[in-house]
Amino acid sequence: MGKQERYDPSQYERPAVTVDTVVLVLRQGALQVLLIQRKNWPCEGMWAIPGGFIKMDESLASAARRELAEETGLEGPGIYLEQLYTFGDPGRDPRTRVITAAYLALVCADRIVLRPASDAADAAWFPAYDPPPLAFDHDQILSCATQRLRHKIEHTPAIFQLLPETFTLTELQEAYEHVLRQELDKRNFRRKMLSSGILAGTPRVRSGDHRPAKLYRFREDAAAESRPRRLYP
Amino acid sequence: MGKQERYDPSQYERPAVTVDTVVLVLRQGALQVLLIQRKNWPCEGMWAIPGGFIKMDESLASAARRELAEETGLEGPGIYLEQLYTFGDPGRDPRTRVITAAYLALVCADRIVLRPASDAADAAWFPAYDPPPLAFDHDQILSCATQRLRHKIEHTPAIFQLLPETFTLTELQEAYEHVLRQELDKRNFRRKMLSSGILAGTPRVRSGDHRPAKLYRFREDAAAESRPRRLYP
DNA sequence: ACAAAAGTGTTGAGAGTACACCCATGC
DNA sequence: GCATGGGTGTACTCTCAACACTTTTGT
Repeated sequence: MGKQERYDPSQYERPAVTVDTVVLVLRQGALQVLLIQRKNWPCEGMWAIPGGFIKMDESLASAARRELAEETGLEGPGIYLEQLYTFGDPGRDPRTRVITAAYLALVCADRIVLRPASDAADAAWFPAYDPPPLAFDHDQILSCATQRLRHKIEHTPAIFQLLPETFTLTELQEAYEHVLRQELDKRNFRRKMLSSGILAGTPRVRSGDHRPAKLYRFREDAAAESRPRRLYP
Repeated sequence: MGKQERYDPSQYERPAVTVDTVVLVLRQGALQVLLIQRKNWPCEGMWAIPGGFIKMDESLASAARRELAEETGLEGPGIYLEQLYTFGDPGRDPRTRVITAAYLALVCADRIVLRPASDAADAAWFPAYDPPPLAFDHDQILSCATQRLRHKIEHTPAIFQLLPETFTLTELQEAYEHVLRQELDKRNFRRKMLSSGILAGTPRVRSGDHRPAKLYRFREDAAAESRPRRLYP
């Protein structure tokens, strides 16, 4: 803020500021998004991204966590959160000028218990790549979130935010495939992942219906080793 | 915005919203940033990123362009602008709660005429990687901008926003070197750039003190050819 | 025994990196 | 003719992409 005139709060009409959080998880073999059903005008009955008005003494990220806890029961420091984009076109909300800072949250589906009917609002999961019609400009916000996630997992170890503590290589590969919507070669995938050094083996195996699979953990300490492969120059 | 309660505007105290724009150019063999000197409390006399309060009927990007024109004389559709990040910690401005949407502008130095003493504010260029002490949290905003620019030029043809219509390969290489703060190999650089297909030769040459250099243009149509080289998976 | 998922290697092509000299012009 | 920046090619290494069969378990 570098404006030079004397500051007079009454001189400016202030827009409302909200924080909306796109929560993405892997569930039922798909990337899914958490939505809540609106109970009031406008967009009554439509599904919307959870969020709400910011308070004067909290940061944007705190507001995102508070609203998430209030509206969906999701809470705790284990929830990965990052700022996504700020949407502020006049007219995006018919009630008043609303500027919303959108956040992206990545969670492992295993850790989630949706508080039933919290806030008297229904919260439910939907396919992130095939959502129902959304309120306001929330379809734009969701697209922005899935696009960010795709870019992120290609350049950072963000995929592990969507997985449990331990996982098999097949689960890891399927996680990438569901987010990228693209099949990957099993042998190339395993070789690249194992040689990258970001995985640590565990003594445990997952016994299922068939041959048991070795379990791996994400090595947080090895994440910094990532040397970028750039397109230019 | 998905809050479920009835909306009552008076129920919420609203923060002030500003838009600040980090303008970066290549000048004098360095990446430079446009700053204005504050004339009022707080941070009187310090240098700051240009910006100001948003109006109720303009989009965030429009506000960025308007403030830039008002404060520095920079205007026109030729100015590349993108949203950077939104800073909203309580206390970042001692006067009141201010949430600022920061934008990044990339301009070619050749096209710039700073309106002298516009708005009674001094505007001047400073090295982006060695700025003077900045007002508020503007050092954070500037770091965010230079970091975004570095990432951007490695994965997109953003560098051309900082260059004139035509340029020599040496000028292009120096542009990369000044932003990345890293020397590049001349032969490898030229081979990669020419084989990427994003450059078109022109019949013109730049005659200087010595052997004339061939001039190139950026092929906007070829920008989409970029296939990403990803780190994962 | 069979069904189902886990696990495993090689080869060819393309891209990245390192590196040193001749060329065209202005003075 | 010399100083200055413009322009050029090769060899090695590494990573990527394509591709099919054997192994281990549960039933």
